[in-house]
Amino acid sequence: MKRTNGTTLSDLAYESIRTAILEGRLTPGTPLSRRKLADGLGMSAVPVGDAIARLETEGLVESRPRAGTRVRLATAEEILGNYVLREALETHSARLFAESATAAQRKGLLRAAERLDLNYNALARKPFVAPERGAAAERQHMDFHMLIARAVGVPAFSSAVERSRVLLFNWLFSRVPAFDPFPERWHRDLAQVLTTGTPAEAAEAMRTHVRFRINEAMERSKAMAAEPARMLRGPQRAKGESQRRTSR
Amino acid sequence: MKRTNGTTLSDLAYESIRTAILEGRLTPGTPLSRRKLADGLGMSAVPVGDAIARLETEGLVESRPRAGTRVRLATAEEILGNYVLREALETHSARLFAESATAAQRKGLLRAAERLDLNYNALARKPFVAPERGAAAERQHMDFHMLIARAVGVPAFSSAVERSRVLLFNWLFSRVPAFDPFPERWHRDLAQVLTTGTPAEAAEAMRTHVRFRINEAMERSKAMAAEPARMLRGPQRAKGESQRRTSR
DNA sequence: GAAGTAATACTGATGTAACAGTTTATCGGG
DNA sequence: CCCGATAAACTGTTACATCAGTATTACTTC
Repeated sequence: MKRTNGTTLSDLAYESIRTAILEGRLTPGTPLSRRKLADGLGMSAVPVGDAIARLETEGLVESRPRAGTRVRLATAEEILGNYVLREALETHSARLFAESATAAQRKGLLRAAERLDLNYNALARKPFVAPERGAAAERQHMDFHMLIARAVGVPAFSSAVERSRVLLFNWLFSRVPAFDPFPERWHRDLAQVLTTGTPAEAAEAMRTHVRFRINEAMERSKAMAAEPARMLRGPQRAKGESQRRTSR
Repeated sequence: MKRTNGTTLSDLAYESIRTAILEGRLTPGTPLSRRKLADGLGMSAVPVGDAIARLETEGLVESRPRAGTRVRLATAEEILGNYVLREALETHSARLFAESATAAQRKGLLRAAERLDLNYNALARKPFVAPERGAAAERQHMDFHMLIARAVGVPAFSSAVERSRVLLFNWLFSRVPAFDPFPERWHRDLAQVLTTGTPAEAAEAMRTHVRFRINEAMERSKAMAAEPARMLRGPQRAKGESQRRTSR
């Protein structure tokens, strides 16, 4: 969508920082210095700044004009809003998939659902999931949904779905110490409806799927409001406020 | 959406160039030189380059690595794809509006529909519409739909709707010498269903509305394929046609 | 010891300049 | 007159240096 031909240093920096965030190597709250990143990547600060500007429009980082840049974790409102957006995009995606996906695409979806469920079930048995394992699982989950979105055959559509999932992606894997319970055949059932059901049935199944974690997200939102995470604290007034808050 | 606090020169350049394109002052095909723009805006080329990078991700301009930048007109495929995306977003938008819009929002929508239809009907009687008039009408049209999208109350959602409309916006006003026929009470009827109908009825009405111009766009796509506009032609067929002038 | 204040070391933003390609104009030969 | 090669002008990209603002630290004062 953005650059088919030559890869510039800006693109390289963008991809590098972005995957570092999405793989959990740069956790929310981590300060990002243009110069440090530029040194690490062997380039100047200008392309890094360009990359950071792009990441900022995606909501992955937050940059205050002369104060600094840090990896951002979406607010609870954003996450809830993203569920609304996802419901619009993905129910339509499911409807179109049921209408017009090829046999190969349906088969691929069923296989991906099987792999995904097996992985999720394995993780659900563990009491604690390391961030990189959680990130990998969420990546697999995202791939599953992207498989459906890409079958539509419209680049703008699939990239919109991807964009709507990035913030959620970061949120889920970085704040889930253990996986909450979910249906044993969660995605396999969904894939079954999408490949054999009517378009209306597919849309409804996807709507249920998307809404599945909303309550969970709302619960977590309340928990965060009561006890804000340390990593999210901004650098400003860190002195006076931190003493009082930690004593609580 | 992106920068609440301080406005940098990059933001200024971005807004300036973007509105110039969306108002028709910079027509598709116009070459954009970073230096010329920087001189005109009284700044250096760096923030202009930053702004152009952002416009490129939106699809409004096209920049080849060392060859130049020009205002872009979306391809027919993109426009058709955007209709798919819009159908997903705006039918959901209409459903939510019918479900939970306030009385004031419903009233405002009815009023906006009336103004919009009156303006369209006035333009439809003219044999030729100047680009700036067409751009103004499309802006009004966009405002109408954004009124619905914003009522959802989710910034990510309304900004997705806006993004999905930008390319279409450019396309419509810059390539329509005269307005094609459309229902006399086009938006008034739609607003009526959205304010008084059930959510399902609202969604269906919006689906019909969004699909209204698809056939027209497909017709135009064929016409373009047969006789490509001069302004759209790149400086060279830089893709695989370089066999002739591979000066070595 | 605590609170306030000045100094310092960071940060991002931007201008300047140089570099490496691409396009276009020019010129010479058929 | 047309074609092809060469050179000039232009383009985006990037590095470096500098500026202005912020956050942190050290210091002073009560």
